[in-house]
Amino acid sequence: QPGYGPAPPGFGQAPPALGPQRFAPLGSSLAPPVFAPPGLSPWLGPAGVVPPPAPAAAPRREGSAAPRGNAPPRKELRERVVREALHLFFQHPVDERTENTLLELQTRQMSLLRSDRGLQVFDASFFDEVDAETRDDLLRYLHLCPMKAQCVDSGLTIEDPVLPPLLVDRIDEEERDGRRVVTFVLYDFEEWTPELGQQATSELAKMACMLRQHGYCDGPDALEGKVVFLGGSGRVELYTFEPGALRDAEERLSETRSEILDERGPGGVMRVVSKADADRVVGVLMGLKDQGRWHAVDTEIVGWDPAVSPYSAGKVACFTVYCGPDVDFGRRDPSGGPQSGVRDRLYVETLDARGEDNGLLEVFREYLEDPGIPKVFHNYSFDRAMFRRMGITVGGFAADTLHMARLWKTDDLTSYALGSLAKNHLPGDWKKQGKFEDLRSKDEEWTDIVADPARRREAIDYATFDAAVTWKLYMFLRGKLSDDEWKDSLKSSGGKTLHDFYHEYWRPLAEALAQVEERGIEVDVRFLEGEAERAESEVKEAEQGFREWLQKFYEEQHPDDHDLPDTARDINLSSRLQLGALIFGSAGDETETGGMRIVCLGVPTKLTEVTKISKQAVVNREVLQKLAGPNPKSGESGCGEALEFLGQAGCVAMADLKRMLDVQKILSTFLEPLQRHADENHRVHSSLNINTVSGRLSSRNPNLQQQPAFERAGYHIRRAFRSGRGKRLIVADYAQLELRVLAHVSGEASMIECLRSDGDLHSRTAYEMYEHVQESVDSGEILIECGGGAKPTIKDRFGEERRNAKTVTFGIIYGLTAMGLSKDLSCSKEKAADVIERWYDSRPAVKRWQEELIAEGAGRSRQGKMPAVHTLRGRRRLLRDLASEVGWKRGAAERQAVNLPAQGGAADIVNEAMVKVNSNPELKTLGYHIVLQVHDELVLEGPEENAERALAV
DNA sequence: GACCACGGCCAC
DNA sequence: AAACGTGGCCGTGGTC
Repeated sequence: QPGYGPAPPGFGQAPPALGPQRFAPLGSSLAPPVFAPPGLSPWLGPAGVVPPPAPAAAPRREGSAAPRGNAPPRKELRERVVREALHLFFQHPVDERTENTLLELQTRQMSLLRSDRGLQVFDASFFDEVDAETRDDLLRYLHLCPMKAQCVDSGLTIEDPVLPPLLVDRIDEEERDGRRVVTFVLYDFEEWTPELGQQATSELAKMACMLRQHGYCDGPDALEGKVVFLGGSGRVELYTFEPGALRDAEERLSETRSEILDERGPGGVMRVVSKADADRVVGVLMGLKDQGRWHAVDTEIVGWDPAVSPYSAGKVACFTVYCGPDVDFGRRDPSGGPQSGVRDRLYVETLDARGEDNGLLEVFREYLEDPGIPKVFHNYSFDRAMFRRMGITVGGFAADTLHMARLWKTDDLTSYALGSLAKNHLPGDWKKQGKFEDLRSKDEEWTDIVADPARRREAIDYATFDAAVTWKLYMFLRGKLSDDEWKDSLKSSGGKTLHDFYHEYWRPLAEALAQVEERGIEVDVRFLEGEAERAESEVKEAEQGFREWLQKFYEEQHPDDHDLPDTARDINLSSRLQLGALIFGSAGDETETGGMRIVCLGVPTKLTEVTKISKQAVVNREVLQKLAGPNPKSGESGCGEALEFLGQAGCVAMADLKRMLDVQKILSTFLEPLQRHADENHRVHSSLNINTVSGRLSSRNPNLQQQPAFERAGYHIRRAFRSGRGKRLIVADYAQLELRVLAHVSGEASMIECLRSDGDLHSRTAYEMYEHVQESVDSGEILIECGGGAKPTIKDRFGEERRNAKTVTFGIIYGLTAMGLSKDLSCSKEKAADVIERWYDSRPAVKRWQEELIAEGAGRSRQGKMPAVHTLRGRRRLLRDLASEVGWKRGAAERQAVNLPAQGGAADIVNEAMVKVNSNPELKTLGYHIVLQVHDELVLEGPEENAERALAV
């Protein structure tokens, strides 16, 4: 395990006994790692008598094969072997119930192995009989016997069944050639395989080890042996040992032991609630400096609302630290009592009962701010923000396990939450994080729970577990990333790994992102208020217009029906379901839709389509626009397809409906959230995350990367973004970044040439795609692009061709197909296919590159590797489906594959630029800082008077 | 009441 | 079953 420290000091001590002293003698055989002789094993001594400690070779019975007078019966002997082994596996005495269950389990397994060689399925009822804890123990047991076990629905499935380790039917002893030979006779199998035999050998060798450990043999030689198959009976007998077998067995055991160590979760908790404790613990922490030790830090927060920025609200209620299993923050109890275990988890309460700063955080300032102490977080930017609110600037940020997990696997993980990562990737006890949420009823905060004596202990356990898991996860991910070679096509990265990539690019990026979040960007709150007001009245007006028309329409259509439901008043215009039923239901029908009685208008369904999954009538902007027409108010000529069924007034109403939906969208998605998220300085702190499969950033709370770029329904949202007083914004964006990357990776000379000369790429593409455009240009009739204004250009004369070229060029990056393009260009599939073919013909290197990329990516599966594609920087996206047998899955993966080098490559470039700009000394001097990134542009803010100079930089 | 899938739509 | 890649957010309507 990379980074695993030396054995923790507490290791090897007997844990407190569970229940009665039934297993006390066995407990003494517990811990010593590589089997230092702890004394005579009780299972060979007189029952119930604890023999005195003795050296390995020491007390032996007189070498006699004669049955011992006080020897326990065979059955008892066997059970003791089982018990010994259970101790070995569990590292603690097993209570009677679990033990019985395990014995039972063995028996059942036996019968299953006999009856079925394939997949073994336990009946669910068996597992229902035991409680959760026992079930966990069982699963753990099954895991440790090298069987792969997993719970499937109600039952338990065991894959690749192998011999369980403890299949001793009886133990025989005899005198042979003057030596005492112990024979473990295993259960009778009907069907032995070489694999099972091999497994049996190693399991028996394990037992041999145990025998030696307990002084049951003369010396090392006496217990070397092998497994033989006796005749056709399928019985196995261990009767002598071969040199070397014991050593192998010990190695195996040592592996098992380190596996057990690896699976052992964190130890005890040191709670710091007093100044004296804090001072002492800070001493311990600072003393760890320069040991190359990584500190995982986590916090619990109160008073934070996800709807606002972490820079606007919330307090650190406590923080927790974990530095490895060998760092003890506690004071050991010299008496060796139950509290003597290592306390490797640190818990520091930072608020008092009233929720005020209790002064302890201040004691830890030097530790938290020390840049020389490397600290690991899971989602650094959040914890950093919260510490900032408490006046602490975290120093020594060294890794974010959230980002490391993203770098490791961009696609495969369903969740990157700490708990999920632990559950799915960490061993043994590290998975077992309790859910803090379960302790909490709604509206309760951390401080409420720790104030409750009944829940305090558990809550603190969970909180400190998070830091411990972060530490463990860091070790795990460091190992994984270090196993992955990093091939950077832009510079030599020989011998380097993705772990190096992380520290070279993403770690500094994370720091930059955190700073950008903290700065935020200013919005004009008064402007937003005004616009919101305008939008609200517009929505109201449009809605009223629509409802009034609807009412009138009903009155005309059903003049005598006075029992009609009041659809015009009650229908929810935000409900696509209800709108679909209203507009496209058969005329005059009444339906109960979305809990609303709706009288349908009877517009033919052929004027729309059905949604992909729920198969409902599509009611979106496009459909409403078609129904309404371009300008229904001007008269019938301006009306759309609804005219025939709803009349001119109906078309106006459809336009009203569309307008209402459009403005409502602007209001609820942009105008209101921007106001809500603005802090008291009118700044919006969006969270910038490395949270995509492509390596792009994403923005949340609010998403500042999706603010409308152009006027929408009469609203200019981006006008709300502005610089602070006396400052300016500088927007630096890359021109055609993704296309440049595509040109580079594909080596398409014509694209490279055009982009280099800053020509109009789409006009040139049109020129190369269409012969008639070529002729017009070559004959001197028109120009490719503007060059003085004397002649018309392609853009002027062949607008459609240029538009096609542009659409395809962008589509190509996304793996466009003829079907998709035909929708985009509203043309036939054949026409679209033709356009695409022309594009590829004029850019042959791109086609070649795409094919090679896919072939190479998929080809990895032939070398036993997961199909994958890479960016120029050598960042990777695994694409399992690139080698799929299923056509549409493979197709999707292929589109993702061709997209990644362009989109992900561009993202790498901008990310790198962010780090450089963020640390640029000149810009720092000029006071210019990044306040936002929108995929291919950086927005900076700084003093007005330095704008020109900053721009030059 | 919390959570989720869905449709729809904003960005690049 | 899908047909153009990467995201986030909103409201509805369903389930738990």
